[in-house]
Amino acid sequence: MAQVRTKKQDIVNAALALFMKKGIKATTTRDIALRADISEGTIYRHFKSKAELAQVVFEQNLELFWKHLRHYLHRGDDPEQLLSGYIRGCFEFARRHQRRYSFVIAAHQTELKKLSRQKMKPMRMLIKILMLGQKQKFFREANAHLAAAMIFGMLTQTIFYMKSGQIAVNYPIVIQETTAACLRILK
Amino acid sequence: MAQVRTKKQDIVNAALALFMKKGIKATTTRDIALRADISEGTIYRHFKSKAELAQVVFEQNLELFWKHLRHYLHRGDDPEQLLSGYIRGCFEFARRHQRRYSFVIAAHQTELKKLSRQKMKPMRMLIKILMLGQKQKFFREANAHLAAAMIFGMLTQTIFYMKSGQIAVNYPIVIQETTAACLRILK
Amino acid sequence: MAQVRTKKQDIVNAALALFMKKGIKATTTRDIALRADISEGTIYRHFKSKAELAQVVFEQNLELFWKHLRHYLHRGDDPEQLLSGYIRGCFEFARRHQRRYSFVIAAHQTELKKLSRQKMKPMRMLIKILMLGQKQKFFREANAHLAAAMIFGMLTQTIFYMKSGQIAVNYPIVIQETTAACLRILK
Amino acid sequence: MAQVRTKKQDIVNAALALFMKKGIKATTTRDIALRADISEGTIYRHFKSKAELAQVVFEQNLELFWKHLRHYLHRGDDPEQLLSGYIRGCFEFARRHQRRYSFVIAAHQTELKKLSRQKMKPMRMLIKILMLGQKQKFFREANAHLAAAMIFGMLTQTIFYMKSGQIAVNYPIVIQETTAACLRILK
DNA sequence: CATGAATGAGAGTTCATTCAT
DNA sequence: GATGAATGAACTCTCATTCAT
Repeated sequence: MAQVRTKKQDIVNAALALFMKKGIKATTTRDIALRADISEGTIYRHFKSKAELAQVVFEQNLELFWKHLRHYLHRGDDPEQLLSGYIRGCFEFARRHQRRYSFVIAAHQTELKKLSRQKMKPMRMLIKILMLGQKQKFFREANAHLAAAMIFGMLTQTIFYMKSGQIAVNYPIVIQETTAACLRILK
Repeated sequence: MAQVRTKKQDIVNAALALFMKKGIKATTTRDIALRADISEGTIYRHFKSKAELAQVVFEQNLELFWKHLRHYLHRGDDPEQLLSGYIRGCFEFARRHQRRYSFVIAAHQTELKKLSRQKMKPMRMLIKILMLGQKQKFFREANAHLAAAMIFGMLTQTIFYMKSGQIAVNYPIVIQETTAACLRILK
Repeated sequence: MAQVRTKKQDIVNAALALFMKKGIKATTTRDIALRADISEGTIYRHFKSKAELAQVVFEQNLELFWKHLRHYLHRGDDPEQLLSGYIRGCFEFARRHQRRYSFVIAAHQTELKKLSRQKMKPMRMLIKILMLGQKQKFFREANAHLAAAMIFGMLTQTIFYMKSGQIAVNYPIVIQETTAACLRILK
Repeated sequence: MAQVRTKKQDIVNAALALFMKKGIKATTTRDIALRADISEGTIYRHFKSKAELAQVVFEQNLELFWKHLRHYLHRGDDPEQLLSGYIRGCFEFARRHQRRYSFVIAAHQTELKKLSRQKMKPMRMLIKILMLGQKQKFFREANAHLAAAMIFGMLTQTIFYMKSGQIAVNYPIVIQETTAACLRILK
């Protein structure tokens, strides 16, 4: 997680924080420059436009999420273990990188809709896991895309409501419950 | 659903369509006026500000969603039937009022965050259904808020991916599958 | 002072009150309509434009000031008495018709500058009194316009500061002091 | 009086000229930008709002008036000389800085009423001079605030009518006459 | 005569982007 | 590379005026 501290990275970090708090549109280049402690013009040395910056912020954090997630999948290739790791990975990432996670999910569904669709690796990975499980007869036959959507929705919505303080349970229990729920759906 | 066609409603309709396509922030009052075929000034005869307009659009559509949903819940008070009706209601509404549904869900999670939380009746209704089911021993004991979040997430995400054409199955089957999945989680 | 209460007069009265409080420019036709309890359109049945309305408000109140003032001048044609009556008349008018007085004076010096100059009868009357006094050797020779400006300034500024609460003396004494001061200048 | 010519000062100068000609409300930011030969946006790089600009214009010119005035008061502390210097200072400033003077006086009495009252140093200075004179028995006892208002009114009104061409006398004589008039009032 | 919804020109303000230094 | 003043297009919102009813 140790990041090189360059001006470019300062900008990306500042932008992430602000995009999350106020949304991309509502964040001004001035805001970003102030927070990154650089001048507005400098942003344009490193990025063609604000849109490109948003794109980079998104991709960088998606990449991070993705790396994080893969780490949780290395522990065996039993589909059930993979799924369990996947879920735990999502929750852990959300817990440890609140803003990054929220931005990846929120931007995916709204402001960066068009740009992000085909790059949403975590969703594709989930589909793969489900398909593998079906092939190995661990999971029953069903439309894998549909099932993946369900599970992904369960995860994001659960995390969303936990974040906004509307679900008062602790992480281990939520992870356990969610995993159990997923398996019940799939088996 | 026959609506009175007044200038005010024209504005609300135009705003809804545009808010959905581009988001609230990215939609200009000029856009709205052009689409509603009125002058910009007229918007301000009917609404104090663009923000108020957005609020009205949100509430009006939430109300519609809510009325629609209640209609599906009148068929008995068996929790299983209620849940099944709830899910069917969500899908049907999403199918028949694409834009309205998407706006209510999307705005809820992003641009109108603060304003809409406590008004999110559909979510609260789901929680009630689950609690009722638990009391009547139809559903097993569990944190109802957590379970509601899971189910709500399943529904919205599934609809989201169906809409964006990434899940190619027809409505009846999706509804059936989703209902089954929910029951598996809850029982 | 009994006024015919017609819609037209309602409008003029409402306009006067608002022009005084906020200035002509800052008062909207909507404000006026609301206060006069008529519709905006009605203003335009009685006046060609807001500017014309302001003009009428000004002239009407100037006329009132003027009538009031003349009443104080009927008590003899001794220049000293005339001047004394003039001063008393100004103060009394300012006391009894606060808003009307302030509007006439303020509008004269600012917003209606061009239109009001040649109609400022009270100023012209003052000049006449001074000239008369000089002819009759009651007042010493001096540029009557200059003296009139001095006296008029003394009066308006004194009233202005009394109104804004910065001079805490009562009317009789101020009138007496001001009259004495004027005579000292003129004799 | 040589001023640094920066864009900021260009804006202030343009604003002053226009505020004087048309009043603050009636002057648009577009007007100002055109006259200062800058873009409208630039105004907002230097001032938070048009209101702040007006405030700065006012204070800057009041300060100038004030400095100018003090210069005329350094020549002794005999109250009569002080008063004489004060009057001469006002007239000289009004002659040499027509627009600045008019704006300070006009804005003080109308558009900036609330903001400017407590900052009106020249008026407070006049009161001090009068009080000093009374203490030293040069001037007779009287309400100093009232006397100051009279004198200030005499000055401003006289200048106002000279400016608008209605008093055709030359400066030295007017100054002399006004000073004499003041002393007659005070002694 | 009266209404008030509608207009549209134009107000103040914001902000992504540029460019001389 | 870095700066930040300057830009100007586009934004939200206001308001005097009009006109069908």
